[in-house]
Amino acid sequence: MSALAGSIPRMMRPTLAQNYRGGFPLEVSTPLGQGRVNQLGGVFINGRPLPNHIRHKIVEMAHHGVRPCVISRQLRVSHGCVSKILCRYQETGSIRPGAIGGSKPKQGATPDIEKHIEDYKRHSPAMFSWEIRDRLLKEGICDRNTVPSVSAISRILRSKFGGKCDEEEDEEELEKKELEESERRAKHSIEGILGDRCEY
DNA sequence: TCCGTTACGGTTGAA
DNA sequence: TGTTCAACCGTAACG
Repeated sequence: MSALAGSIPRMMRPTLAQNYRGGFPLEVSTPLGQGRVNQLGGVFINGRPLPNHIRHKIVEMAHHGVRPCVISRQLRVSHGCVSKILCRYQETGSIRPGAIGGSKPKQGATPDIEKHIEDYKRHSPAMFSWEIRDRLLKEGICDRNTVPSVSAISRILRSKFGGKCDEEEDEEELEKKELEESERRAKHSIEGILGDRCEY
């Protein structure tokens, strides 16, 4: 296998899934059914960040002068990952993973356009998003490429005019919800799975 | 043996 | 409501 890997360009190599001995690493039964075991015997969820306590441990050990290869072996995290986390920590001073998901804010709703949308809505509160969009085009404020989508316009309107009052929730309430959600997720996440495994 | 880098499959969430 | 797509994840392997 290693001979194969060494003899062909990386791009020509079999996919990772095929590359792993016997397919993807051992699967571990978890509430989500997503846990996998890496070559070091560590459990991870493909595509998801390592739990915070592991990340913290990595940084802490590095602080104490422990070498990355030792950290990797002790925590059963690939050395590439250890290296990545330490690099990020050096650059940003944070052990937290980056924001996963989402897409780039679409170009178009510049502050100027937003101001026009606001104006239209203020003058004609009954105006629909698609009407606003039409008007932006008609008045030459935007062209076909730069005009915001109908949903973008309604989002802008929601943020500017607050939408329905009964839908408004105060921040405390939102925070509480967020906390509950994260707790709920933690129970089903790798963190929960590893919680008692990683006594290190 | 160590470690930086990279291709890869996977997850996530805003648009 | 469902789909798309870009950003991120950790892994294994290369050099």
